[in-house]
Amino acid sequence: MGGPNEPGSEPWNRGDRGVTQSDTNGSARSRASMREVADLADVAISSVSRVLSGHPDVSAQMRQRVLSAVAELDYEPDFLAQSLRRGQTLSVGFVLADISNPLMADIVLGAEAVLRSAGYSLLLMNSENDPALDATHIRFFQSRRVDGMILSLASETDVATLDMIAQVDGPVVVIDRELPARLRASAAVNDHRPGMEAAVEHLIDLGHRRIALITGSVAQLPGRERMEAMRAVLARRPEPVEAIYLPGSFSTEHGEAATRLALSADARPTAIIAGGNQLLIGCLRVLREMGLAVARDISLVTCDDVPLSELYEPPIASIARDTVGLGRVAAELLIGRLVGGDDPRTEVLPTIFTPRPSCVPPSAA
Amino acid sequence: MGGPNEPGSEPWNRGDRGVTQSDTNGSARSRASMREVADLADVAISSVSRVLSGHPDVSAQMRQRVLSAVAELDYEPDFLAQSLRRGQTLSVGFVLADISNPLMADIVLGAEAVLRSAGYSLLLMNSENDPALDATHIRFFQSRRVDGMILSLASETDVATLDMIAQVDGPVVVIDRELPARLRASAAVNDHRPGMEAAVEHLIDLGHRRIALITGSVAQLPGRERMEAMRAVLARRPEPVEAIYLPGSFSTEHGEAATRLALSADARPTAIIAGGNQLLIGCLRVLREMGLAVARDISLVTCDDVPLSELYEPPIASIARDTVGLGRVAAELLIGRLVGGDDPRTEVLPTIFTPRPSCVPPSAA
DNA sequence: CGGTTCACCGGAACCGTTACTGGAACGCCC
DNA sequence: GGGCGTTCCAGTAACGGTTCCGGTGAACCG
Repeated sequence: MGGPNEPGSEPWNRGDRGVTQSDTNGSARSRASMREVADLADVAISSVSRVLSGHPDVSAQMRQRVLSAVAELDYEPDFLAQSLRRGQTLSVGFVLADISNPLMADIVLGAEAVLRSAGYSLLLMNSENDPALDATHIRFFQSRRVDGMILSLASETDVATLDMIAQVDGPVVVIDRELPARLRASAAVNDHRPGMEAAVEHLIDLGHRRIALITGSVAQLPGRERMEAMRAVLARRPEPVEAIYLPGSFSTEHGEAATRLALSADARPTAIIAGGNQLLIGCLRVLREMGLAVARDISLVTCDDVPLSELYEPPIASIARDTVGLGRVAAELLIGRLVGGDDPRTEVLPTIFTPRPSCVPPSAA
Repeated sequence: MGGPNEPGSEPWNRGDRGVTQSDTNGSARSRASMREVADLADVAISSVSRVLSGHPDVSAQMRQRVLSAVAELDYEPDFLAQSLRRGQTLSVGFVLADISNPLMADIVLGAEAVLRSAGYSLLLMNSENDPALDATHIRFFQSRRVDGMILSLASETDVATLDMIAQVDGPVVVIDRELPARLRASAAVNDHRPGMEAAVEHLIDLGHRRIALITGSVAQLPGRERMEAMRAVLARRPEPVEAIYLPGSFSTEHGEAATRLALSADARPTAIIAGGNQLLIGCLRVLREMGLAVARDISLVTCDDVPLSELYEPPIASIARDTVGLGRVAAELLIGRLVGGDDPRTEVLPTIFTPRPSCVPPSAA
């Protein structure tokens, strides 16, 4: 798997020189190199380089000649050659589980903007929630010589992945994950506790005494912290509240399965907290299928605001965070280490609970 | 803008040797090159290359020695140097308007999977719906020597962008856009007409006689085709149907503004077709704000299925398409030209209309 | 007028690979 | 034993840049 393997493509049995680009294109004098610029301007190649990189040792006349040759040939430097020579690629690798998750997409959005304005570009790779792919991608980025990496790992505990990270020689930033300090990774994380605590308090205040928490993997920070936060609230509240913890994966399937499970119990929960937008989707599907209406029949809280939670009828209370900001902060942490020489650091962003009409007092006790 | 410009970073006034990577890391013998492998195995550097690239001119003994040296040094080839030498980077540039749009995200998802399994990786750049940025990014990818590009352009008519595309020397694939044939670009497009026609027919059949179409820019294929499709239906149907065309941009803001405009008219439309998920969001916001309920007060159709359209109460009829498939097809077109030497080609994918309870006969005539 | 400084420029050594060229060693055949 | 064909390997020139080093000419100074 992987690798373009059309037979007969090996250079040693392909005849001679591999055709660079079939001359379908009329103009096609492919591209000018520094050599040609130097020839045209009748100066040394090193002088061209100096002019273009803003080195002080150039006379006004020289600059003039070179620049006009550059303009005439429409020359632009080869990033590859520069990277090879300078030892930096001005690119960062981003490993994420699933770009089609709006959460991730927003993070990428924020990160890309920051990186771009700092002159870096983004190399993207999906790991489909598979820790093995995480490791593969990290290794791949490594051989691509990216200057740094941003990781949204499928698992915080996968040994192969951690080993791989340890071997990375550029700075690494993880998003919403917690890694052993020896790996010297920076982290942009959310503190999921305040939001979750507020949500649980709110539900208890409304009178709920049996609450289900559907969440993702406990091998990831958000899942763990959310469960901890709920436990913490239950521990300090005097009311006898029963909690139903339903960890699993961060997918619509788990959302459906967990909701079904929770609602099939003898004693149904009167409120559900869905720990993510994918889980929410699964949950809503099952509720509809069972003919249950949000608010009227069951209270609902979701994590990570999406259009659906705002526009649903009734609007769904949410524990939100600034996802674009999260990506931005991750990129800034990386840039800081890349150009500023910063040390690894963890930046914590808040989560806030927004009550909405999806949460009401339980109907029948 | 652009370019890491921290003062004092220029090598000619930075003292002497630029520190490659501060030796914070204990093991840090940075990385082995082919040279070192050759030395360790006591063979010529060219032999190492031959072994690693599977060239036939190697004895079993030689292969053995090289491979064990490779293993011992944990060597892996430098992609950069390979790219420079071979003249291909095994990477493709992807320019898109906005990754946070689930539509785009799905397209990227599909494309990335195909590219990855063909050995290519994805370079991503947001253009924020700005044609000027499109051109900039294309130029940038060009200097990065990507092997090909996939473009989801902000405008099909922007001159600078088109000029830039003409200069690209690798294959180009556009997504859901139409370009002049001289540019020799492949295209993965949807035929938006059947879906839109079915939707309009459905609304007319239900009795609607005043229908608003909120859509994106007419400088993009989808917007144009959708309007044309609606016109075509109105032309061939005997019923006197009034159409309100509201083209603009593909944003929540335009969704809001257009909806407000449509509903403030003396003669309100009895049905709205929102041409995209962002437009739908804006539309729903205004409807809620004005106290109008979907179906009961106004019928609604949206383009591009998202969780919101499925799970909204009532579920919203949609003109859908396989977005992941669209990305996949685009990537396949590119790969075909990259390794198969295919000619530019346009691949057309369908759109289908799914009626849902958001469409009902108009209440008051 | 000789020596020193300075601004500026050309030459060349890389960065890490690949692929071509040439040649050594060996076997085979007449 | 000489000619010839194989097999396998070393050497080397690229690829397109960057940067160090040294040198040239002019200006400056005593």
